[in-house]
Amino acid sequence: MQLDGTDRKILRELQLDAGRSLDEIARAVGSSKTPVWNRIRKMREGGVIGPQVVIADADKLGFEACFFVLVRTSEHDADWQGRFLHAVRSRPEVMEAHRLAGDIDYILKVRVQNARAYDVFYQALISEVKVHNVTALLSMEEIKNTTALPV
Amino acid sequence: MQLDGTDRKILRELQLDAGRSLDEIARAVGSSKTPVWNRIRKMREGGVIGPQVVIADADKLGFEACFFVLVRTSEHDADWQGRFLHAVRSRPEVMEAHRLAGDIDYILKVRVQNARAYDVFYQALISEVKVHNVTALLSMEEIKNTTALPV
DNA sequence: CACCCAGAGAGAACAAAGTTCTTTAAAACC
DNA sequence: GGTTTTAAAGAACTTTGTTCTCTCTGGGTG
Repeated sequence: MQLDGTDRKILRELQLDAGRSLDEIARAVGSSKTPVWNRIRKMREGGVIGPQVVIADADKLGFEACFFVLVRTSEHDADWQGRFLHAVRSRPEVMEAHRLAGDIDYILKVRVQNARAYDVFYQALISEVKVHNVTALLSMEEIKNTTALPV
Repeated sequence: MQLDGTDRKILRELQLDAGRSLDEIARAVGSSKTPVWNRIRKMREGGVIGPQVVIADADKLGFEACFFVLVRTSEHDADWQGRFLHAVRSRPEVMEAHRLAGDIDYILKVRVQNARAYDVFYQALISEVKVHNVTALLSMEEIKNTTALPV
């Protein structure tokens, strides 16, 4: 699906704050309700616009520790990979997981209450799937965190 | 601010899909409009609930490359740090940035159209701030990516 | 032990959205 | 140059968000 300048403007607004009324967004992009609504509907149907969510405050909820976990494995068969995927997807403290190119096989972003909670997660993970080498990078400060793509 | 079980249920629902009506959410958590609305308002005021946004589809928008960038620096003075922060915050392709404990100083998550666009970003970054060592981890597959905290 | 008061939930009433429809204008294509 | 298609604007309609009032429950007090 092809987007024009107005679509991009709308998308930018919705990525920043989707809580406003159609009228406000229409004014922000220099249009009126109906065309904006139709464009949003089309972007929804086209899958360009995904879910609409609220962002909760991690600190206020007591998730004060954030780790980036670099995982190396010696086993690259489909069975192992399947079990690793399942483990990662079923654990709610794993916010993000990527399979990588290069000597590090996976990176995880894990949000937990504290270092102890990370260790509980780590022990559970390595007992569920065998990994060759794990390095945890502890975040001291979240400098930036956005869900908005630069459209 | 203290949350009870109902607050957590509401928060879970809103983290999954904030696009539904109050009636639907009230039904999902086993309550009615008014109390749900009051609880949401309180969580907003308390900062537990942050912005409400739409999640755009990176692939559909042509952001097909995702890098995790590990940065080491030899300069740790306030001036350098300030310039690095500014560089990172002002670049829209940087989705996430953390200051780390340990021998790696920073990790960035960068979303770009392709490898060439990453190189443009990389060149611009190292010309703006001096860094000692940079390692880029290329994501082959996004296994998981959620904004929902396990409340 | 009865009474009163504070807090929270349910449902009705009201205001403000979202959604659809119709008309109009503009642009693209014969 | 006329015709068809596309999109925008504004009005009409429907759904939802927001407020209000009433009721119930639980806790403290005379």
